[in-house]
Amino acid sequence: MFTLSEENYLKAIYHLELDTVKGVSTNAIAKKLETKASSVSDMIKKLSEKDVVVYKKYKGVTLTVFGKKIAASIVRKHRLWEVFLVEKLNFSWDEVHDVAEQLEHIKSPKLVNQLDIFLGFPSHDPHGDPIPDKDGDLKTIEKSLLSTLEKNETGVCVGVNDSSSEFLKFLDKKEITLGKQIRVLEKEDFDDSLSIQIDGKKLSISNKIANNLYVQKS
Amino acid sequence: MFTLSEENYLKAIYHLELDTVKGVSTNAIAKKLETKASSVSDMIKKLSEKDVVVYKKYKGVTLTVFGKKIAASIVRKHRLWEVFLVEKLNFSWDEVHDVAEQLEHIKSPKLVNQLDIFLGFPSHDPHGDPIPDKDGDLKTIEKSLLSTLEKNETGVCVGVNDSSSEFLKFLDKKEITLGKQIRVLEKEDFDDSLSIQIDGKKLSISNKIANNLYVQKS
DNA sequence: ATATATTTTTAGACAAGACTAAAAATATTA
DNA sequence: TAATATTTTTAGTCTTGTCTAAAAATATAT
Repeated sequence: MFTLSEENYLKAIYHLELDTVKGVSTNAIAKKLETKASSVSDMIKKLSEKDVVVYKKYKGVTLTVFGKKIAASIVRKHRLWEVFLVEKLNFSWDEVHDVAEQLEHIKSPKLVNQLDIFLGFPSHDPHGDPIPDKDGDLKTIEKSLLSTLEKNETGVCVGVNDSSSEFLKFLDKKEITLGKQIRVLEKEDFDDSLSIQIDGKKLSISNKIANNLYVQKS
Repeated sequence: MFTLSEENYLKAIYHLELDTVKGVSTNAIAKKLETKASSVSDMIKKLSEKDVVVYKKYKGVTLTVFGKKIAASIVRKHRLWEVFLVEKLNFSWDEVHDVAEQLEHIKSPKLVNQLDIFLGFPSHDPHGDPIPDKDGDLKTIEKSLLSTLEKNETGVCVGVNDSSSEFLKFLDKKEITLGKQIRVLEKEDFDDSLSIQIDGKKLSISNKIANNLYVQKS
């Protein structure tokens, strides 16, 4: 069994591993968890004794197969709870993160299983992130940043890169939601801003926005 | 804000206060929480500094109005989650306690509120225990132990005194569920066992069972 | 009322998980 | 390659919540 703290470390490493080919650095973990490198060093030692990470001093950290399974199960729970909050309890997608961050640590295999059934086996959370299955595997869909679309290309909005409350609220205001189709009408070389068509309306989008919105090209 | 441990102490004191007129003893808390009296002594000191309990050395402990509010909100969450597990996730009433014990510590006023709405503002949990309202108040119904009914009296099954998995499973096996009507056909002086009628069938019930089943006299 | 038993508190220790400051290892740059 | 910068680890401290053992207070019994 793993403590709250251990689970949070595993989750952090899991997420960081997605972006790096090599091992995850102590500093990167510290930054992600808003803690100190020395604390990370301590914890990594414990985790490697529990055989969930492989650890070579000064060389960064990798999850073992076992560790990855644990981490994926936490991410699975997090995302299932997010779906629950949005679909059943009328939370909006910018309100779910902190609560899911707590709920993900509830230990009960039956609970996760029944929740999955109750929600109809969702494949993605409200932000478009894939939900790992019971074995920790996730089927990722082919998605591209909106900023990579060429002029006149179209795509369906399928996820966000930045899931901060601020960004999500901004999307709400502009009525940009997952599932909607977006067509790039114009790309400005000057500031890399986009002119897009969504819901039949024309909208101007900064590069920062386009860099945080995923679409599935169509 | 209160820690997990503090919340568990508050809840324990809350429950113990229901049975005692005077302050709750250190030993009673230790027993309930399966910890040592010395640990309780330490924690009580912290809690009284936080103004949730009143504490006089060697004299037992009482919740303050504030403390009672906190405790009631935890009990409220516990019982709402139990309803959720049974009604929505197909848990049986003997499986919910341990999970609810974890879920009760999730901190999110919106979550509790929405859950309450989602469940249709239930007044009692699956074991017949009342769910405190937002202010921590609970409307208790007039209930009596089945063992206190006289011959030929009838009542509706409304709760259990012992909510251990063993007892609940026993009731399941005998098809004794909340809401069913029970009539006392016979009382045996010899061993205080009862002969009752339920679902039109005759059933023999030991005193131990009758002492752990609440009915509302009718 | 005095002796005995029980309850409660205090004192001191420990583990988990975090921190600061300093040392050691690795990376980078001239 | 030597000098400097960065990253990582170690050493020692702190807090929370627990424990054991012993002391102090209260309760009970003769």
